[in-house]
Amino acid sequence: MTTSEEARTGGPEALRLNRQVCFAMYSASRAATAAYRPMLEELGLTYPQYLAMLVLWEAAPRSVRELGEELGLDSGTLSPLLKRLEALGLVQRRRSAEDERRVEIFLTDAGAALSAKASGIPQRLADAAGLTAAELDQLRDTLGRLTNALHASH
Amino acid sequence: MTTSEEARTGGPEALRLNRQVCFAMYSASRAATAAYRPMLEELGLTYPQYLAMLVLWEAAPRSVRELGEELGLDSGTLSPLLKRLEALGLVQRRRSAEDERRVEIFLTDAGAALSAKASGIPQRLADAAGLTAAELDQLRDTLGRLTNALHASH
DNA sequence: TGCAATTCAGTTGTACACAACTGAATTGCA
DNA sequence: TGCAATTCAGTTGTGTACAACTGAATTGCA
Repeated sequence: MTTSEEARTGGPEALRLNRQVCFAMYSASRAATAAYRPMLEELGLTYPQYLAMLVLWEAAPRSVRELGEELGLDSGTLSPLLKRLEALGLVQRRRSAEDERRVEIFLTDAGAALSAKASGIPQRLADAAGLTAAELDQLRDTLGRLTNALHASH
Repeated sequence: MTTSEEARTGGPEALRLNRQVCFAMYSASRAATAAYRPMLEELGLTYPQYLAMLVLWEAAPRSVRELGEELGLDSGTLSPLLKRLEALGLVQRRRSAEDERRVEIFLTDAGAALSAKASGIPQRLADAAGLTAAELDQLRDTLGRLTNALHASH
């Protein structure tokens, strides 16, 4: 998207790549994933796998559905991702006894222990970001409101 | 990442998903792509294909390398994407005569004409974003500085 | 000038994303 | 209570991303 101001002009200006906020988000998101990559390589994780582990470090076990709600990902993405985390020995997948539709994701000892190795990563990313704490707080807030509005829009 | 402030605490707080600015970017970027999807479906394009067309609408022909520099994508992503745009009849790929390593991407008449159908999309997205023009401008600026800093960090 | 280094587009392999679908389990209502 | 609707995880197919690599073309320097 462009800003309201610029899009309102209606002309070809609105289609200029460098005016598009969405492209800025798309680029920033990929740049962040790239910045994480060498750090996460030390843990043997990809960025989406790291996000799933973050959720499990907060509380485990969690069902695939709960994980999907936290991350905004569906089973088409999570099922193979969790299978890879299981192959790495970080989680265990187990059918729920009370509701056999559900699959609970448990942390293994190795999975739980990995959080210690991950604890320094947020600070290293914040350092690499080159923004003040206030700017990062505001950015997170603005992005959160934007995400909510975009989800509500369709 | 979390904000510098929060990461500095060092404790498990730093690993909380809802504190992570990078997760907010990752979510917002996917939400934006999802909001574009129904609009781009009318054009028969995916979001990355739309980005490539935006660049070509600004100036064509462009080499694969130039496109890659504008979009921050490598040939591994662009080669198949451009082949699909060619299959849709929107672009033509042609070996450069002066430098046979280069492949120039030309707009076809249909590709050039498509920009008219795309002209309303930025405004529709801006409306869906629910942010003021000033907030969108600031967001774009902050994301741009963040992207530059992250690229410089490794 | 010759040839090693570089540039360029493409291919291969892995891992997301996500729409559309499947089949099993559970719910909830007539 | 029975059964249609829903929930849930998984699979399939398409399209990115990106690392690592290939081979052809071009550059630049000894």
